[in-house]
Amino acid sequence: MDKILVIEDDLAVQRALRRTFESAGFEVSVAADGAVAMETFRATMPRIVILDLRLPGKSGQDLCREIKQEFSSVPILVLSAASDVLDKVLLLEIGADDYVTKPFSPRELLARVGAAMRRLNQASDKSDIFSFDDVEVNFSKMELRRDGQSVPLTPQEFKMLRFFLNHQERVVSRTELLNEVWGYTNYPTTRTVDTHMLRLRQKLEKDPADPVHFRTVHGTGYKFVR
Amino acid sequence: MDKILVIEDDLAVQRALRRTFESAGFEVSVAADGAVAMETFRATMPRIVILDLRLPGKSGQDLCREIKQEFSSVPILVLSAASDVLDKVLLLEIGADDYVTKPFSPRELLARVGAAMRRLNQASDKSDIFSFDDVEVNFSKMELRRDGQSVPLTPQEFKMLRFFLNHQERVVSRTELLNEVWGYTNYPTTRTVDTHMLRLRQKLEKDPADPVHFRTVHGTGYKFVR
DNA sequence: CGCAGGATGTCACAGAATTGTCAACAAGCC
DNA sequence: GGCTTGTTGACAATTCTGTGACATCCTGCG
Repeated sequence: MDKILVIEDDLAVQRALRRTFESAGFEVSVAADGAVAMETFRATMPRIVILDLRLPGKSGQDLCREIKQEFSSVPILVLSAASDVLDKVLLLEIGADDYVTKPFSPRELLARVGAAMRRLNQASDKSDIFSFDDVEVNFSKMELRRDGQSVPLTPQEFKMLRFFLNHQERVVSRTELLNEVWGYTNYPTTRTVDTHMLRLRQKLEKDPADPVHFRTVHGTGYKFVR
Repeated sequence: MDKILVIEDDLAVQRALRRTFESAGFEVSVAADGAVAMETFRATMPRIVILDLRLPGKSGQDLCREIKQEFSSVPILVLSAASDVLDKVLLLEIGADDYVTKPFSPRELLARVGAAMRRLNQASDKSDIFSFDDVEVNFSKMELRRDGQSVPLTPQEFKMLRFFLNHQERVVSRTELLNEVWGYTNYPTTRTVDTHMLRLRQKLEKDPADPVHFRTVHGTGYKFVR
């Protein structure tokens, strides 16, 4: 039984979606706004997400980005009003996998979801596993091996590593890291980022004093390269 | 030996398919049109169906629907010419599980069939007997033995154990456990999870103070490993 | 080239957060 | 009422995280 997470504030649409997917054999959970959506996601671990771009509170775009950042493998299908100017570039940028404009037909929606699932199945084994050098990471197991040896990482270190793996080659500023990895609530010093960087290097670099993968870009931030 | 039913009227394609699947260790039966297809199905009870959408007589679509109606659990893999307008909505509606366009490579076909079988196995493999270390569990008897000795578990402990055994290696959050093991109606504290974890460890770990199987992943949850 | 000033690396430690453990209490069932 | 099972809160034990101090490194400039 596949689980699906619907993020939608309009009650009528909520009901319609629930009916559609339940009759197709999905287990549906619904979140009405971004704040609870992440919680529900973590609790239910859905295989696919349906997201209305127009949400109260946190915007659908931010939410989409956030989900992708933490659970990059989950497909996100975006709903948007036909009147919205639909910017495909934007959609791509925030990490949406497909989109449907309202009003949508249940049939179409199911077909899109089916397609997404099929793609998922094909790629399923790789989704949460990364590797570079002599390092292998498996996020769903929260496990990291170096040269076969298990290396313990703290939650924060995992989060950071995931972010870098999802943004390889790109230079990332400290502020961006604080926003994306630490979240909007906490706001530690930028010094904190350095310290964590140090820890990642100590655990993952051959020679932490001369980092190959976790490079510092003076005056800007850090970037990860293979 | 898994049985497979090929529904295809073109003789050349028939032969190709037969060769492909037989050399992969399947037992192949072939039907050239819809009328005999259903008969053959009932006679052989295949584990999976390969169906050409272009058939003489009864259309492939109707046949697909019909099979699904009678044997809903059997996966159907549809073949269609590349020139056909491939309407995914249609495929979904008639109950196809996957599709391949002609001309197809034997390898691809086998991969798809393999994927379908894997999904099938996952769904049906709700095996009731597990064992690890010196522990044997039989869920249908609600019985657990350690080193031959019977160890009593409470219902809740069985539920929890089953969940962990069905999600080995994966890190599971407390919230997820509460949702999956306790259900949506009750909603105890996350503290409750810890306590039950403690009990499972006391009953199943050699040294409960240093758990080998029921590991805690700080900041995230727990995971079970052999 | 050498220097000043800012940015980054490094370290140790205290406070915060999470988890382990226990015992008492509540709920349900003969 | 006795029994079993599940839940909760308190406190201890453990782990993680953020921060400041200081060393070191970069960059631009005279």
